[in-house]
Amino acid sequence: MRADAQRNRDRIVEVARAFFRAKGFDAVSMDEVAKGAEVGAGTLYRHFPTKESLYDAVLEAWAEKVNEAVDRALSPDASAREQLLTWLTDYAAMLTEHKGAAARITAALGDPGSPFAAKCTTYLNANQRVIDALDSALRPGVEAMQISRLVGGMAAVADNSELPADAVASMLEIVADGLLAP
Amino acid sequence: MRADAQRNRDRIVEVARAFFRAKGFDAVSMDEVAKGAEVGAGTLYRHFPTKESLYDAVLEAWAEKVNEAVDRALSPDASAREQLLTWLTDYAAMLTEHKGAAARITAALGDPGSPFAAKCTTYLNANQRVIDALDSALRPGVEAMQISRLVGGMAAVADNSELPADAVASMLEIVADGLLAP
DNA sequence: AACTATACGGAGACGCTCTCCGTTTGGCAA
DNA sequence: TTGCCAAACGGAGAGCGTCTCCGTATAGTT
Repeated sequence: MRADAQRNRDRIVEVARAFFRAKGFDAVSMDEVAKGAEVGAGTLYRHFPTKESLYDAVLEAWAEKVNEAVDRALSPDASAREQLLTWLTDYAAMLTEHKGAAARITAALGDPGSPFAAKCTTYLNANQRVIDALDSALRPGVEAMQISRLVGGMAAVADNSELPADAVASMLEIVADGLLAP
Repeated sequence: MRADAQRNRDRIVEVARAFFRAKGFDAVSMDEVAKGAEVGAGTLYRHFPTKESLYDAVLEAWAEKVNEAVDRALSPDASAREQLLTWLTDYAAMLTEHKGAAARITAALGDPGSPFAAKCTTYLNANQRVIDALDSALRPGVEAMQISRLVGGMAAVADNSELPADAVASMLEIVADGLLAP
């Protein structure tokens, strides 16, 4: 890639990240990202053929944080319930970090053709690690996809309604208790 | 209201209901509703100043079915778990009846200014009735708003990803067990 | 039959995503 | 250094969406 192209690409992602974080996916227009990054619309669209592909690039960095969060949650000192709840809380918090991300990623969970497919795999694997670690403490037959959808759904609701952390926490407790063995 | 206006209004709602049910909120344009109802765009927008207000009118009829569903679920012959699960399943099914409705109604739950505010009240009251009836069987401190958000979130996920009924059922079981007293 | 409040239709304003194509430029080879 | 051209650029505008404005038509009353 030519040096000027690389510079423009980096600036676009940087500007877009700030806008998306502040206003959410829908409220940011591609024009304003182009203006903010001081490039033409054509340049923006050559780097990112759709708005969703730009969003995907913006989310790239923090998708890597998922596995760290799993490591942190799975501390053997805590009870299974505490470990699960820590993970669900962190997971939901990460999904709501960017407005609109939770709903989009959760909707893409079953669709390999989505621009977010790589992110979905990361999330599913993380939930599978949690299931493997807590195993016998969980209700039989729980799947990574179920946890991803349950928490993704909660995160989407929290995001849409701008719920305070304690409202989210109380719903995640209900989900966690449902996930634990009877 | 003048007779011709009433006729047009009725025809608009009827046409819009068919379109929304078939294609979902986003995929239906106001222009095609106007064409379908054989009125001009101006007429459509005088009756329904925004697309959301039209959707609200379309949902009017089946919002009334909620209370019937509560009556049906609260049969004293069944266990608390069965009653709760029946209600959650019916509730989720009603929310997914129109594509896009679950996410919209759930997002409006805390917002009195939303065009869907009346529907939200109906839903919250229904969940309150269930809480009152099952009371001691439920985990202490459960609120109607929490159930509405939990099930609304699940219904939105199911709607977005077009999940089969059994995938929804298994998630609702997890939620139901979390809602029951430990 | 005449009158007027009410309702109608559709052109078009405005904003959005995305495309097309003439112009410019970075990086390399002579 | 100079010349070349593939690569990258910019921005006008196509196409589609919601919603508005205003001149025209008509229902219902007198």
